[in-house]
Amino acid sequence: MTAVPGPDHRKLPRRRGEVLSRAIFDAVLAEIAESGYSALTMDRVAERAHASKASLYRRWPGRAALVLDAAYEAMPGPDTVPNTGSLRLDTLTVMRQGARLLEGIVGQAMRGVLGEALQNPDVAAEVREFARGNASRMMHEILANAVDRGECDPDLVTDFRIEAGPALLRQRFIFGSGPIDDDFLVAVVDQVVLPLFGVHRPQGTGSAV
Amino acid sequence: MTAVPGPDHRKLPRRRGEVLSRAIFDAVLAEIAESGYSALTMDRVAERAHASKASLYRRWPGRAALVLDAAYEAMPGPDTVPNTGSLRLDTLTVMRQGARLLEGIVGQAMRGVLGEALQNPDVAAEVREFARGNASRMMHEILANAVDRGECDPDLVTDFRIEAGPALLRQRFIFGSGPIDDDFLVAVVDQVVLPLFGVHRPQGTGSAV
DNA sequence: CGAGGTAGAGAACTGCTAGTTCTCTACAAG
DNA sequence: CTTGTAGAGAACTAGCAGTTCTCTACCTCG
Repeated sequence: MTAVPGPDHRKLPRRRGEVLSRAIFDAVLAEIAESGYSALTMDRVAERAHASKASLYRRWPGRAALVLDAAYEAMPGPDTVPNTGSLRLDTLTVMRQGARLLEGIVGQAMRGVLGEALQNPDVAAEVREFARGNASRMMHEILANAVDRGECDPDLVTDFRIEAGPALLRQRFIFGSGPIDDDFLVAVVDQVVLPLFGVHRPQGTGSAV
Repeated sequence: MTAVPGPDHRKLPRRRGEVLSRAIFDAVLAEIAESGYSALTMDRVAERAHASKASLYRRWPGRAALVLDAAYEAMPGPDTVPNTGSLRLDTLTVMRQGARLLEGIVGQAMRGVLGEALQNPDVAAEVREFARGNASRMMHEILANAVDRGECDPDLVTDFRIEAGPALLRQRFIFGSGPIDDDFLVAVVDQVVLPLFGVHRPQGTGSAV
């Protein structure tokens, strides 16, 4: 309406499709890394990415979906499932990978999105659609290997037992404050996960690692 | 500024202190029960309680603190810890109490507050200040009784093992969608909690009770 | 190569909510 | 009766989500 084209930066080379999306993801992650999830606004992302808000909303229905995609983008590829020949070490490795992921930017993004999911059922559905138990899949595979080795009775492998370790880790992530230290992970594995699968003492190695 | 006193309802009997606070809590809970946490605004609470927003902000620093207090108010008194003579039944009882609590208004309030806590460290601190592991305390007591009865080896009673059951319940609450059915609770108790404390099969009663 | 459609940049705008502040007034205490 | 405290109600500020508008670059198709 008000006729004020003025300097008009709209003549710069203009990005499209993939390239633009990537730039927007980068802006989201940078904002989160710099100021945290709660300071992340669509305006700031748009400005930082030198994109228009309309471009954002053409691609994602809202903030949660955007951040969810950005987090997914930032995730390392499907981690190769460890297979060291020891259930204990395999489990510990998965837990450590998970903890490292949660402590990074992806974790911060997840925290924020989860926060919204708790308040908004639509977002919750988006998240569920998405978080198809990555950790659980890896645990399943590890357990299958342990059964093959004869290290674990197959009757003990149930979804609830498999979830116990990851659930403790997530609870720590959600309710705890400081960083997740390794002692925690070791304790969860030795006191909860292994006993649940019939392995009552650290066997191969005598100490941590 | 604008001189429009008009009808002015400000002559009604005016509540103070305790009475007013209680009325505000009631309004908060009613709003949550009726429209959910996300539709809860300070304006609506104030209007519903026939209180002024200033009165709200004089008492609580923000929405989260208000809802947290209201939820605390609505909580049933410290549940008497069950002592049935069977670890299985005691545990199941605690889990059922917890599940029932989470499915009510208090649960909805918690969900909302937790959602904010995940996005705002200050709120997170308020919540931690507050949620001094109620479930854990009950579980501790139950386990102590089981040890006294000789049903459980005292060496097995550690914080991590104690947290396993509650953690699975909370995870279900946070990530799951529908109601928490009893089969879930029974499975958690029989497949996770009891094995962790050395009780490998349902003993007293044969079925779910 | 030129026309037309698609989509991006940037800005203005709407609507809602948190939180603040102002005025007026009830109520309690001295 | 005087005075201080606090509640009621409303106006106001500021910030953000989401929408819409204009202008224009770039791609595609004829």
